[in-house]
Amino acid sequence: MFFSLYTKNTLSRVPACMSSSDPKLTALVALDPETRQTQGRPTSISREEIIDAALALVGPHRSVSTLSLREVARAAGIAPNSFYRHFRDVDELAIALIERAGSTLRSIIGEARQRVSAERSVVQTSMEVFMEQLVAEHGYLQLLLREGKVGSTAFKQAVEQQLCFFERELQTDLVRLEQQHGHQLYAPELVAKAITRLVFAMGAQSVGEDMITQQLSVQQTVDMIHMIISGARQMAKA
Amino acid sequence: MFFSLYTKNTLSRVPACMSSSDPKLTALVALDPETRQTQGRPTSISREEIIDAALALVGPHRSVSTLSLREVARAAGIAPNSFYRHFRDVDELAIALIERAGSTLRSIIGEARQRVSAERSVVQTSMEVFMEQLVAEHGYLQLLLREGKVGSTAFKQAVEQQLCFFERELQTDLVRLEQQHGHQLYAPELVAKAITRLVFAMGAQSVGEDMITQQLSVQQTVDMIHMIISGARQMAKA
DNA sequence: TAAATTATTATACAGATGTATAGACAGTTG
DNA sequence: CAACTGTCTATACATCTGTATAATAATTTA
Repeated sequence: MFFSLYTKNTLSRVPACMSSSDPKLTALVALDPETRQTQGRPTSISREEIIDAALALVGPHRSVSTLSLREVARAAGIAPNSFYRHFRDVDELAIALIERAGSTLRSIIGEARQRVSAERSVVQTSMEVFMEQLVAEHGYLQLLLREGKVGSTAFKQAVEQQLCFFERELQTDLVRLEQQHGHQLYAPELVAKAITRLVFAMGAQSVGEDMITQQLSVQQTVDMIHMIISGARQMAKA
Repeated sequence: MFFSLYTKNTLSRVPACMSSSDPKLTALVALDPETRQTQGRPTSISREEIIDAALALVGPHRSVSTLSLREVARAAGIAPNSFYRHFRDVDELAIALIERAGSTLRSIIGEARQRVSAERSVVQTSMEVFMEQLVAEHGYLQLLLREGKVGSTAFKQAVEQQLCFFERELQTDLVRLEQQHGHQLYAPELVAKAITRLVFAMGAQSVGEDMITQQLSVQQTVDMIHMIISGARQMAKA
């Protein structure tokens, strides 16, 4: 046999022969010293590339837990058994996917929150960023929304952790802004939690809907958030 | 071969030979005239029994969409092919499951809402009923919470419809109670929606947690709902 | 009783899946 | 140069999946 069955993606990857000729590339690959082994054949594909392949497979209607090992391997262009070199099983891949999605989103949202200026409410801006990510083609948000409800306890914990990160960041923003406007919130951690959960729930619902329905959902969610904040201010006074 | 491979549940069912000898039983089976055919061999198992078998298979960590036809048939004690007499495929079964869960829950919650009396807040009582159902062994609520986020568009729509039923009933209760106390709510349909989504989100999170964590979640959710209602009252005044 | 009708069954098949095994490959180290 | 070592591949196997086909069982109707 002259050609491997599993090289269909090879052309789009860096050819293995280059990793020794180009010192810069080698350095890039060996960037993380403790993960790079000192002996034996180097891995032709990285964990990240497998994650990318899996990410492309799970559409908006597909749970990570329905991925099969062979399917992911096929998409990544490796033999089924090679999968084991990178992950113990598909569940471990799923958790890696969730972590990648969470960290990526937090950095995106963190950057986007810099946009918040005087003329726009923080709520409106945050919702815009959220919906932006919801329809983004990478699908990180949809993944997070989906996998939290299904799958093993480990999945749920992974998603829960990401949600807590969101809540913490939102909370600090909220108390800062309320102080600036001379207001005070009752139980700001609860306010942040309520808003986060509500936004995620409303967002999950409007995935796949048409633009008009989505905009209606955004408006509804903004109103709901105003209710929560208004109520929290009221309860802080009493 | 003397015994069928698929009769393991037969003993717990009414033997087929009785349905002709006992007229009362026959009447019971033939209760729904348009679904009962007039000719041919009668069905040895009902749609409902298959749904029950499927319900027993999906645990808290299992999505309906991961059920295989053969697995359900095995659990129901029928041959794989017999499944087709009742459902076109597993997706149709799943939708039937969702509808059953929704209607059952609504009747349970409808009854339970009669408990609401003067000395307890309607919010507190509703949440208690909700959490009661969350840990109930039939698992209807967990099913609804799970399937809304995963699976096909048809699944999501089925769950969405059940949620809308909940919202409508909650809304009528809310406006009635607020009028009784001389208050008014801004956008009561939004209030109902926000509360429903929030309760479901918080409930989904606390599935499988220990009792103390669950009670904490209940208290948090009650506080969140108070924020929403307080905010909606405030916004109605303005 | 015999024919018609419908549900159910056993058997079979092609495809997919997870994984075990053994060997080929590509680097590092002596 | 020749070991050594870890990664990859090909092959294989038992299992499970959905479904097609044909035969059997249990009723109603004539």
